[in-house]
Amino acid sequence: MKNQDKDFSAVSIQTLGRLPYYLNFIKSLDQDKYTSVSAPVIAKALNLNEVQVRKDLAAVSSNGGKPKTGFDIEELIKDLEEFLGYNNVDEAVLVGVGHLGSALLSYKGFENYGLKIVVAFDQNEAVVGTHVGGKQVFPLEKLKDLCWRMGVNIGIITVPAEDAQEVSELLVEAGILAIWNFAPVHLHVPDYVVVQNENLAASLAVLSKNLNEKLKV
Amino acid sequence: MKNQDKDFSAVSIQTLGRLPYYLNFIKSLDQDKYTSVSAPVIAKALNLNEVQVRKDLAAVSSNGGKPKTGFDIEELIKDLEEFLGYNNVDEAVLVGVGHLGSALLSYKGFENYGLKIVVAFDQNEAVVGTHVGGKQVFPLEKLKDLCWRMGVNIGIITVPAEDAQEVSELLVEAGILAIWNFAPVHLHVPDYVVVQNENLAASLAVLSKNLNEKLKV
DNA sequence: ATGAAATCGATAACAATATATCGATTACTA
DNA sequence: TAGTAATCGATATATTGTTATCGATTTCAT
Repeated sequence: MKNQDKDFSAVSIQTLGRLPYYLNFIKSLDQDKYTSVSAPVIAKALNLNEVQVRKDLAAVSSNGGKPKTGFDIEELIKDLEEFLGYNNVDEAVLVGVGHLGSALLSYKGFENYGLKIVVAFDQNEAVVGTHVGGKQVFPLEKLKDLCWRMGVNIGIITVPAEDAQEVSELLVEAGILAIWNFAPVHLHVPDYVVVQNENLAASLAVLSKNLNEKLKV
Repeated sequence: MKNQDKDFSAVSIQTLGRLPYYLNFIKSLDQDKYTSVSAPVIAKALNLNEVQVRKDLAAVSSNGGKPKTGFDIEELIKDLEEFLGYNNVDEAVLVGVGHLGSALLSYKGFENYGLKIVVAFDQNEAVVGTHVGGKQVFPLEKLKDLCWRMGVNIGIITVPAEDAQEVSELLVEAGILAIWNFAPVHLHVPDYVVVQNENLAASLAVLSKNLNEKLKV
């Protein structure tokens, strides 16, 4: 197996979730001062296990690290960005321009990871035709046609729970292959569609629960 | 071990994340029609493993299920709500009333899990003094004093990445014990503070990556 | 009653992930 | 140039979470 075609599928979801933090930390280093960074240093800074960091980096770095010095910062940034899709931009559409939808449309963070929300859709006539975060808002009726023509394959659902299933079906009809779902309901979609649920209330509940656990002991 | 003082700490984060979906599904059932629901039924509806559901429910249900019939719906709802903190409301403050902060302040979902954002803080004079989602926005200077007096112990950070660390320190000084952090940076806080990171860009990146993996195979 | 079907709880096997250990390699220092 | 310390990669162990299996229990139909 050549370096170029690493077996990316070997990277776990958890690793994937940590990579952005590595990138973030490494970028924050003064590159005039250091040219390389080691796994133990990153681990300490992010409160992670040294071996875990090393394994994660091994999965994405094309050159590996050197004993005693670590990984070349410049190379590592390149590798991480490449891996996170910096070079092949993935486009997404968003449905539901409420508070949360607007927040996502205005969110700058996506660009850094090779992701871009290109257009939005909503039922509400008041927002249709306007621009939010620089993206135009279209009526739901245009969804199918526009998605097909743009070849977009990621859909973001930020509509109320009761409309989510219906919207997901629209998206599937429009050829969407992956859905990022913010509605707190389980979506029924064909097997080939990847769904990632983002239940904000549940997330906060988890935090609150963890806190209570800790206080109890 | 009595029923009342179950060993809640045995519940994993993953389980905790699934509980709201169970609750949601069970509530959606017509209680005039059914009085009990079984693990296999829930599993099928939510596309999960039957045994997993049973184990999860066993961890929160006070009475257990009956062979052949399953779990009593009414009891189960009570247990789940109890477990998720329905009865002892946890209060939180939010810092950073931008798009995302506003979205969270207006988000109705929290109430169902015994969570409540009580006030918000921001640097920007334009939003200070206004109400968002029915909650008043105060200047940052008031944070420490107000949090102390209200005895709030959860803080939500929705400020730009560069301000997050500073805000986290403010929150810690204000006696906050748990932080829900939306800024894509690792926060350095005392060990006793629980931090939960919510990196939206990373989440979408994970989805996008998953999709690409799937398409490759 | 009795037998069949569904479900439970418990335990066991499996899978994924995280952490620890260890020899090999490199850089620095005396 | 030899010794020491830091780091790497690889391998082994431990931990955690998921899935399968199995005997026991309950309901329902005969």
